[in-house]
Amino acid sequence: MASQVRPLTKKEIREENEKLILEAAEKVFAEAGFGGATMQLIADMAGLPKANLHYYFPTKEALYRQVVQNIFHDWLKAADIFDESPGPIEGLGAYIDAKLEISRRHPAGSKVWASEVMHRAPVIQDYLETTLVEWTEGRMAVIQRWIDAGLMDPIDPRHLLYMLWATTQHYADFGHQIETLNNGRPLSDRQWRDVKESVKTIILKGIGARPAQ
Amino acid sequence: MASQVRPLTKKEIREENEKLILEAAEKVFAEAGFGGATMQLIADMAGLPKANLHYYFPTKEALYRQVVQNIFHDWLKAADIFDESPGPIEGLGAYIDAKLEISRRHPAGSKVWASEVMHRAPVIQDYLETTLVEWTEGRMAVIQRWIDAGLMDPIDPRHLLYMLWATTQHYADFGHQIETLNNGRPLSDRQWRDVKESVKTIILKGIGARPAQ
DNA sequence: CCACAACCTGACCAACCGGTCAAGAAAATT
DNA sequence: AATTTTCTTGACCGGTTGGTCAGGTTGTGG
Repeated sequence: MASQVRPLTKKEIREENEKLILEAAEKVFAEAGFGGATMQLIADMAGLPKANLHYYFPTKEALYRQVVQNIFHDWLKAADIFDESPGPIEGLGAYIDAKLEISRRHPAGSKVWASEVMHRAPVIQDYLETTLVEWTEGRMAVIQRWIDAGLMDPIDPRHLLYMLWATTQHYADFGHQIETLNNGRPLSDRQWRDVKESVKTIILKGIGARPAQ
Repeated sequence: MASQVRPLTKKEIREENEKLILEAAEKVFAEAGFGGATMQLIADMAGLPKANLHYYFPTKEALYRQVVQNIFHDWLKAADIFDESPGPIEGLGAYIDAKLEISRRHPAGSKVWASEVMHRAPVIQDYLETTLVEWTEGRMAVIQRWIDAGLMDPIDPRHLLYMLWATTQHYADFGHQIETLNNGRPLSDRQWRDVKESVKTIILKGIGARPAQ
């Protein structure tokens, strides 16, 4: 009956525990905000004693910082589709799909990010000023190229990007409100398909996107 | 030199102090979140001793609740333009203008609301389930009438509303990010005009809005 | 002018929070 | 097998927080 269990290596223990802590922290930070979250709550959700959290992450802020950075990197990675597309219909369409899928699968991360930015980004301001600025300028250049090629109307790329972010992240950040307006039930598969369809339809038509040959 | 000062009536004192406290509270809750805000901070910003806050508002939660309710009522009031319009171009156009103006003039309120909803609306869930549901259904009916009258494409009114909320509130809730991407400067008058123009252009074209005669 | 009600506030307190630490358990290294 | 390094955790601590309260001040109604 007693199965032989290979003892975990130190490396495995560290990876496992850091993952447990980071996942729990993301949820708690999303639900309670940085100020409302407590290390004890995170510890309970991770199933570890509080002192153990401080062994892996020296302070609450260090833990929080790691959570926010992970989210940011996920977002950047998920936006590569953007460049490799011939025109706005494929590029923006895929980007909308990808961001809505993140909102669906990973709402806690989106909320933590929103909360951080709303509070004037005390922890990741440097990221905003460097990485985000560069990323945004790169994407704006892509959109401008589409405009110059006559593939869409001459919309200010900046405001288009903001509209994409706003619309897609809204379904995560305000998911509770949307759920309440949906008779208290989460959106079904079919409803999520409708969301993607509606958002893409309105925005692509709104910017006068034309197919590239 | 000494000007004769009429002593304030009790009623005036109460109104004045409640106003001071509510304004300070809105700012502090917006900047720090419910958990991060402290009564001492609110008291300092209002220029009153902390104990005085507890005289007017028994608990931190009661104060917070009042702040959120005020914001909610402002929003509902600001959305009356919606109904009295002959078609989507006038109605939605004015609604977008009004909501963007609120985001510009009153960003703290928008942030408090966003924070409350993100944390699963612990304080105003009942409002969501009653007032907001009714309001939303009423507005959806208006949009549906425009669709039936051939004044716009057959878009799901629900997703259109979400897109309006998302896009307009984004400029308040993520104002810090937008400011950072604007070389650290707040949007100028001219830029705000461009925002309104871009948002209205994309959305009204995106839903195929046609003028009513 | 008096009695009452409303308003004010410094001082205080129990509860809670982030973080520390010492002592031990478990794995890695030699 | 001995030694060292890494991991674990209950108990603890100083500081902060929301909230209380008693005693005072100020406007109000009779």
